[in-house]
Amino acid sequence: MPAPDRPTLDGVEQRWARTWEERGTYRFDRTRPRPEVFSIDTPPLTVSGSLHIGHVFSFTHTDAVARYQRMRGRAVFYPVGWDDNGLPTERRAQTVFGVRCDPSLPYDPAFEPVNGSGRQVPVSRRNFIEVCERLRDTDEKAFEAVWRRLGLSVDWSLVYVTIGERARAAAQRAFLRNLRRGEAYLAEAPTLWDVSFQTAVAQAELEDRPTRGLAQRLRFLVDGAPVEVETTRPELLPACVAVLVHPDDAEHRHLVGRTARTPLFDVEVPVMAHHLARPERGTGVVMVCTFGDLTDVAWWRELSLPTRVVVTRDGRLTATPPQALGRAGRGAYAQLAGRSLDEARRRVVEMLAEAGDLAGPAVAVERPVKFYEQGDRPLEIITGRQWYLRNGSHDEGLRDRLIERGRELSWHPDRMRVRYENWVGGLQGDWLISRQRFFGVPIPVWFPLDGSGRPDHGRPIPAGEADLPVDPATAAPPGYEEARRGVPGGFAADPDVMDTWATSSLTPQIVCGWESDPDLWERTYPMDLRPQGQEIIRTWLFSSVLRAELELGGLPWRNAAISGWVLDPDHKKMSKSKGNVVVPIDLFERYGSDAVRYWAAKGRPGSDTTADEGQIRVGRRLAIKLLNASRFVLAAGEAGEGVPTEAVDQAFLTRVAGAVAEATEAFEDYDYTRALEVTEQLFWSFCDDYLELVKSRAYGDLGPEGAASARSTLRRSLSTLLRLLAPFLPFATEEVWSWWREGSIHLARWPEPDAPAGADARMVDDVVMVLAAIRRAKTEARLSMRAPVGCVRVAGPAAVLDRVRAALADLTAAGGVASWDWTPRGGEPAVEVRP
RNA sequence: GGGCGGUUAGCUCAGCUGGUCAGAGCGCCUCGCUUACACCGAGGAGGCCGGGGGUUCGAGCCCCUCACCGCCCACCA
Repeated sequence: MPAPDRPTLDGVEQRWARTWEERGTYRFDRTRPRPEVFSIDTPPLTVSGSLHIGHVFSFTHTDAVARYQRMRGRAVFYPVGWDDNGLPTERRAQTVFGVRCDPSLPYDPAFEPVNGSGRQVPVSRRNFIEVCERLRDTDEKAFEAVWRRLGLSVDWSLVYVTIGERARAAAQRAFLRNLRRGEAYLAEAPTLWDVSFQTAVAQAELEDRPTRGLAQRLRFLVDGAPVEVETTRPELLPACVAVLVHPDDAEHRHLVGRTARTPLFDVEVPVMAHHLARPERGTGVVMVCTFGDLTDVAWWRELSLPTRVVVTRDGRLTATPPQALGRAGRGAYAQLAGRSLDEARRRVVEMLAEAGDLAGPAVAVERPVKFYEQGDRPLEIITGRQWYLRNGSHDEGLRDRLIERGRELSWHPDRMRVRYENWVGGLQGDWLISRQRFFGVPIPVWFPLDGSGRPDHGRPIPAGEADLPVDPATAAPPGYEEARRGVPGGFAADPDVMDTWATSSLTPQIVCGWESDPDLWERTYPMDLRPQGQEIIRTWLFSSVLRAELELGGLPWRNAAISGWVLDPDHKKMSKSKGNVVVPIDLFERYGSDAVRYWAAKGRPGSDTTADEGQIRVGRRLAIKLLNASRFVLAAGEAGEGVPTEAVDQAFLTRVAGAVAEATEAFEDYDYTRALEVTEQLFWSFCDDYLELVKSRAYGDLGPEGAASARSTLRRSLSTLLRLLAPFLPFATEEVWSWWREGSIHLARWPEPDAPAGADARMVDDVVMVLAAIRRAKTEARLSMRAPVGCVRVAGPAAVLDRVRAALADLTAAGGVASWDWTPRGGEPAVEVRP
């Protein structure tokens, strides 16, 4: 199809997206051996949210690299996944369809969710999962449409979902292997618990939020003498099991070894020394409760303190008092039993005040409190039976290996490695992978029931690997009849599902066909690139390295590209709650996808970027300019097979070759931004300088030989420029390519830096210098660029004059120069223009 | 509390191992409807490179220190 008279970007996205799909342009060629493959482990996006500009930003970076590698001749394995597993989908199902899961209800095949508001309808687990699936299907279609519009060169036949069969099987298989090797284990331990979601959460999902509270001073008694203890959680006083001071605290260390009595509940607790007790905090004397925070857990463990539980899973005080309380204590506790934590806190303070056990007024304080990152109530710590996966926190050997893997991995940018090492070095405990939720991958395990129908958690019955994926809630374990479910001597399913990261951590295994497609596995694993956000280094990246190390003993990929944030124009991180989120589709409509991609690619690896419509406009201008310049080049006429003969043409091609070398080097280093900058600069110099200079000659005004040389150079340069820009502007470049070439530019070979022998690239600068001087003179004289000038005098070193004179015919034509005057001399070249 | 980034023209940002490194684009101003493009072209003005010390013949670039901004980690008394 020849170039149209008035090229336009309108409709290019729809047209080319369709063509690429029909022709399978980005289909992975799985006949290619591993060295010819470039495989990418893309982040499975949470489909329950909405796609925002940050996703567009980072996915464009990956796509630019993918397109570069494809043009380098690699078969690019570039699947895309949706994370539809877990809590976010459940939450959205609850709000969109107004349902709530009640596992005790029976399945209702006729149930139809209504888009709704108001009260949440309780439904069975199976109905709930069906609602989640329905929601997920529509969400995923919407996401895919955005990605196609953006022009991601993913292979859409390779889509995977984290709740899908393949992912469930892989997650369960990996878990069973972990179980067999003793890396997964069941333990009764203090657990961070979200009282809203009614589930345990892992360390990686915590975040600190500054939270206001009241610090109270409580009066304990040690041998009849009052000792003040400060706390923001007075309601946990009945759970107090010890009082601590720092061993070097001169003021308090005499108390160590003695016994304190708690106010109100009158329980005897030991006074002990521990180095984590901070003399400068509060009164320097701290009470340990089971459990107020993670420090309590550490103290409880290290000092072998007893357990005194008062908090229930729904965030209330237990109905019955702890055993340790005496008669007086029980009386006091009765006023707190069953109350919410907030109520109990207020009540216990009143009681303390009445009893005269408060040493002063409450002081308002703000301190960091741990929240589940998706939750809105502070986490509590309760004791429960949960599944854990070893992660090196208690195993120096494993930890060192994980650190070592982090060093083997190439990070882009390199400094991101520090975050990984910080995280691995700071792990507090093994990874808690069980969740008390519904829409997730079930833990593939049952427990035998004893004679009285109680499960024996010490002897889990693992599923058979051949049966995966399995839902223990509906399938019977190997060797059992379904009829024995729930009956004494029979079995019971483990009711829990896995943490969503327990599935996501296996994306390389899932997409590369681990244990299910050995041929694919051979060609794609370990993968080349893991692109992801910095905020999930501690979760996705770390857990992926861990799972691969445990199962396969090595890194799952060679490179990790960590993207930065997109900030709004006020330098705030974008978030829905701030209302500053930019919707990508809207930008695509207004500026075109290439323009948005251009803006994204200007964001350097790992650096934050501002959402700047000005930059997007520049991208649009670049795309339009490309269409117009290309039209001109192609309209100038065929070049034949001739090699450029004019010195200035050869000089420009040398410049082009230099840019190709630089862009290639940048891309090899994952620095797509530098590749774009180099290319962009070349392109504008091509349009503004070279093209203007040789225009007359290209038209044939200066004879056929010069015309052939110019046309050949124009076409060679254009071909190279288009290919250099193809990773960034896939639509505009493909459009132009289609005007004069067969096949997709995205399957064309990346250009080689081949410069003509003996050409001198400095000539371009010298000639442009003179051209610019002529233009300046015309502008200052308020003349049209086409206006003729009289005499142009050039003074400077002889070598410079020679280089300028080598393009004299072009300069004379482009500048409309009547005569020239040359003055060889040392120093900086100078140009004087006379009317 | 520890750590990692950042602070360069009004705005968004380049400036590699210290010596044309004071740059680009946007915006602004002026000029120009030139047969690729007015969704354009040409030209111009704009900065004591966050502050303060130091090293050096020479420092946006190295060292120290302070101040802001962003983020990560941290045991919430």
